[in-house]
Amino acid sequence: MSITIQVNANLYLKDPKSSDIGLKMLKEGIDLINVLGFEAFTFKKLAQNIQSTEATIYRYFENKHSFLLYLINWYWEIIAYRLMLATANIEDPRLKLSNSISVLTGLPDPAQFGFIAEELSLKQLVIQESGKALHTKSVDEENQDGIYLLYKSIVSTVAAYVKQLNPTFPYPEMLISTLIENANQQRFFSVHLPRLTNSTPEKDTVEAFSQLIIQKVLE
Amino acid sequence: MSITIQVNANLYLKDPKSSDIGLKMLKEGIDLINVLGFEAFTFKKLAQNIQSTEATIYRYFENKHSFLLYLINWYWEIIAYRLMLATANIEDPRLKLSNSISVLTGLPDPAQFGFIAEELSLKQLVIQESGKALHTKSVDEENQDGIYLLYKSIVSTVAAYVKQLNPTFPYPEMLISTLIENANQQRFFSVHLPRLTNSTPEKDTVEAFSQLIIQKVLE
DNA sequence: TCAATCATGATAGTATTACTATTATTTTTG
DNA sequence: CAAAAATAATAGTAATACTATCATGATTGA
Repeated sequence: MSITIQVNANLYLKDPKSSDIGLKMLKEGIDLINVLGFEAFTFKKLAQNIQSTEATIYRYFENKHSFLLYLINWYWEIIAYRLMLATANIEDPRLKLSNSISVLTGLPDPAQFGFIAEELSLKQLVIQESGKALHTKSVDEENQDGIYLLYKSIVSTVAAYVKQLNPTFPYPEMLISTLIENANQQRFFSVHLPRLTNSTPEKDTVEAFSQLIIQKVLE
Repeated sequence: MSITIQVNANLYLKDPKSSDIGLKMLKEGIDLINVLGFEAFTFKKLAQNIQSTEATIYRYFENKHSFLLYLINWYWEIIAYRLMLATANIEDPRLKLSNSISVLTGLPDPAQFGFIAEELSLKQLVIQESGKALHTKSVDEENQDGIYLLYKSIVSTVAAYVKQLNPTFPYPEMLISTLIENANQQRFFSVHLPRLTNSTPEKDTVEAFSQLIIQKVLE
């Protein structure tokens, strides 16, 4: 069995997963952004890395920003798939919630079933760069184009478990989006500003913190 | 009485608060970044807005990035000042913590004592742009230059109240930095991606959510 | 099998940006 | 009031984020 994860078609001009050179763009693009940072990343540099040209990349992606949105959306597709696996055939909403929080705030295990090769480097990219994709003047337009539908549906699904467990809790969506965003933020802090957190790369406590918040808020 | 808030001297070449044109840079710069977004903001445009030239701005700030760091640091200086006011002469750590959370996650009241004119527009800027200042390859260097000392000391001070109230709680710094960062994030969501939150610009619930988390975690 | 189509490569070009440099002019200060 | 400092005016540069054009090689369908 092989898993192919489809990304929102508004995010590309030509599907990069439909050709060898497109796949190379994605693979090398992730690594290059992780090495250089998104500001210093250019299509010219990417083209050189994959022995191609700027013009070819522009035939797949409208611009640099769309390329970043594509990669971030791909990450969320993977997360959505893992959420589905982690909650399938489970009835107990408490367990469904706890498994979901584990997927959303924990670290992926390369040994587990369904692990996708790009997951770790994509996660790294999301930690470093996803804020830049979101905090732009074009966010409303992109939202209208459905770019954030997946993210919203993930929050909505998990927030529904919260509502099931505590129908009077007034902030279910806020609670879940807080924990999701915070997981990335804390991992950034743990590397660059360790005094702002109590998690370290060696002993990652982000999921434990998140599960604790959930437990305390719902008890 | 007039309050002057001093910003870390590593953030400018020449103190912009020491001259008329420097003050104009700050005032117009905040507004211009809020209107255009940081990407489209340029020193050339700022120079035109204040009837000056690019060269003059470069005599005050090394580059665009430093200018943004300066403004964000200014915001944190204001917050630190307000934290001090909000906790002065209070003994009860529970109240100290609750007042601090109010300063860190609530909305400033223009009618209150010590309100600073730029506070609202600076807060807006921080909500939209602060992620871009942090998530760069130069973070570690800037951290070494002491740019984040103030932020770290704020987190450390408030985390100390948490430790006082619950000495065995394992994540005091993480709890505080989570709530601080989340306050900005949720206000961004409330405007652009409302389905991710339970706060709206009309009925802001970010502080209530934050106080609830604190209460539940410490009880 | 061969022509038509399509994807890619090679190359050139443009407006804008983020600066640096130089010199002239105005303002401040001792 | 002269010297020093700050600012204005102007020019210039390398890099970026694209767009455009045309040639070439691979794929496909009649």
